[in-house]
Amino acid sequence: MADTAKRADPPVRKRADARRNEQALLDAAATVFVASGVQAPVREIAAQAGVGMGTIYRHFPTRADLIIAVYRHQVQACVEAGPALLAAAETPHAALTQWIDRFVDFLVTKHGLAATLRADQQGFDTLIHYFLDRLVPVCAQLLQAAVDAGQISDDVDARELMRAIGNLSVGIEGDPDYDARRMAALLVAGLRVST
Amino acid sequence: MADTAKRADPPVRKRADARRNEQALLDAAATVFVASGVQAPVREIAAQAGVGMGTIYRHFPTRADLIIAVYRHQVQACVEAGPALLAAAETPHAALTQWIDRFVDFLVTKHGLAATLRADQQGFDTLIHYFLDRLVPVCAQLLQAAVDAGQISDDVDARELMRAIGNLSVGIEGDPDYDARRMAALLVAGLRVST
Amino acid sequence: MADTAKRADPPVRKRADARRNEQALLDAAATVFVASGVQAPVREIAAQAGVGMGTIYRHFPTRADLIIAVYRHQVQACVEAGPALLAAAETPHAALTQWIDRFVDFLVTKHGLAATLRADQQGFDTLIHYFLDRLVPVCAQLLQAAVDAGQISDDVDARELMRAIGNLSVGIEGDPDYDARRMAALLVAGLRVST
Amino acid sequence: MADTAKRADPPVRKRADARRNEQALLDAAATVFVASGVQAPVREIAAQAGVGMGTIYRHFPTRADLIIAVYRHQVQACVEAGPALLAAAETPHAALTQWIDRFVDFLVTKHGLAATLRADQQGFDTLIHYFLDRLVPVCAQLLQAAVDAGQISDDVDARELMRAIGNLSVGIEGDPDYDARRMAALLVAGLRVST
DNA sequence: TATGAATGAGTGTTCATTCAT
DNA sequence: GATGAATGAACACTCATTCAT
Repeated sequence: MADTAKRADPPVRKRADARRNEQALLDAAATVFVASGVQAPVREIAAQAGVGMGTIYRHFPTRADLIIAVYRHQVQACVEAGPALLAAAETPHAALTQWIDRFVDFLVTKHGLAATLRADQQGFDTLIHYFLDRLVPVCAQLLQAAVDAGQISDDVDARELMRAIGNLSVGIEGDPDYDARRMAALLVAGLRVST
Repeated sequence: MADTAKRADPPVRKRADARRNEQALLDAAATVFVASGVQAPVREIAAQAGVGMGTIYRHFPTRADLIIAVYRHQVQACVEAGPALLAAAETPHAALTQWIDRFVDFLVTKHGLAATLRADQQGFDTLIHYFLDRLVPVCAQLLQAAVDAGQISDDVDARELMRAIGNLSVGIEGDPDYDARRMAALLVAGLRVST
Repeated sequence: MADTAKRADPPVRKRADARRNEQALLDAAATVFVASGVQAPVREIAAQAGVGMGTIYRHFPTRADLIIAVYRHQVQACVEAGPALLAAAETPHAALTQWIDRFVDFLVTKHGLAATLRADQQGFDTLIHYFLDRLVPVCAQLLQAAVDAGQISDDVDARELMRAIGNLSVGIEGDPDYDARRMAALLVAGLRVST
Repeated sequence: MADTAKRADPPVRKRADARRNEQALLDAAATVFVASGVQAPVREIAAQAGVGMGTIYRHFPTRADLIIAVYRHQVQACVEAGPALLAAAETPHAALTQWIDRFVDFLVTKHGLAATLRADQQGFDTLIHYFLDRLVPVCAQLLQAAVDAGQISDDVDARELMRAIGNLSVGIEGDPDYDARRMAALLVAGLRVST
């Protein structure tokens, strides 16, 4: 048994450490992203986490990997909210509106994250695709439902809409008079077919 | 008149090369901004213009000065288009739509410029204000006309709208399926009061 | 005791190379200071030490930090020599003379260091204060002893004297016929009350 | 006559302009040297004089040439004061003291000039030699008179003394508690043979 | 001859990334 | 594995000096 323990424990122990580090990094990154944006220096994140910089590179080889990991849960929640809202809301368009609202909420509370949905940053393609790959299908489902209900025209692409919403949610902190949620709502309202 | 021209020219003459350089810089900057964004290294712009770096600093002490100079004419044209469209269009809302369309056109053809309308860049306040100070009043005039015509509700701030449009026009190049003009049109459509 | 040593060493071990680098930097800086003055380019010092520039900034964030580190030991030795000389010399004035001599010795062998005691360089206040804060009290003690012994008048300020000696020790290399020690001795001689 | 005028006048006219410029430059340099030291940017001096930078280079190819020209008159006055003081003062040593006092006065009122008497600045050899070549003989004369009068020992070199005084006069502005005149007087006092 | 625009080497400083310990 | 020291490319900015006008 001692033998078994010896063989089994160390890897587990290591993994325990590693996991602790990974979690520390995620927490630290979340904090730093809020304070300094997702482009914050690697050092800053490492320092906040209390680990070496090498540890970041081990767990998250690219910055995109780290950002994805930081927001994975919230993205997932957003994904899951789609069908739920569709089931609960009075109309598909109302569900869409609420879901977009939720998405904007998510973006604006994560300083700088929305900026990563922009395409002109080199190296962020991975990141953009990760988010869009997960959220676009949900959005598409909501859109389709609204189309089927005759509430909106069928000529809007889910991906394009997500990009637009992402853009609208950019750079909030500097301007307290800019309400991304409101702007997004206007855009969604613009989707309606005149009846 | 020829005489007058002759007398007026000399003071300007001295800068024949200087003006050539200034224009070369503006052209170079416009090109580089498209290729690498408005944050492109000073050296790159200087190289593209075929001048030394010091020359940039002489003509445009800060980056904002250069960006403003690059887009000054186009901004002015945009400003002047407002009243013209208002006079020509069938309804105020149509004028607004067309003007926004023109604004987006301007932004999306100038890679990276739209990004400067974001607030989270330090040191770009001057720039943002320059653009907004000129365009917001025009937008406000168009909005008010539409409000007066009962076409849209009166609860939209011109500055907020400009910011939204600016955001929608960000990061186009990476995604050929994203049509900023369309998205902007949707947002403007969303302004309409249901009749 | 071997055990204690073993336990004490490890925390220091990790920095085996760092310490080597730090020492290399101190040596290199001392050399370069002699050749090019304390204002020598950071790159030159890094090259002389065979390290990257970042390494200098890691170890010595400001230039003053580096200069202080380079001369710390010698300043300390000078500080400690004061009381020793006072105890050993025949008279307080003799002790003062010898101590000043030692100080000049220190300064003239460190090219450019004396120049840092000048006040007209911006950003060197820290440095000047570091040196003066340590040496002025010693000088004051020696002065007071001489005053008490009736050898010199009591109207000389230690800080002022240090500044004067520092100035006298400046810019030696260019003129082999200039003997700072001699000049300093004359000044100290001038302190004597005529008897 | 018209011919003569044509040939003779233009060069004279030109010289009048050139002289005006030269004087303007000297005035400007004197002003700027006080404000920013003798190492002030060429541009600053040109701007103060209201001329182009090329004009400075035409009149004063090197910085040393400009500095020399700026202080030529005062140096000359200092030179002439030597014999005068020797004739007027009670003793040669008193004359020496007064002359040194005058020299220090000259230096400390010219910000940064004293620093140029230091040898560790590259390219200032010309400057140093210009000043010393003129002042050392005067100092030597005063020293010799004092030696002849038995007031001071004969082992002090005039050039060395001038260098020492120059050094003592360096970097005054930053320290209101440093009195260069006093320090110089102490040094001169130290020259006296004990009687 | 005067001007001042242009040049570009020089310098400080930051920070992503690697790798010896 | 984890650490964080080291690297060095990248960049902004200054200013002495040259030279076209």
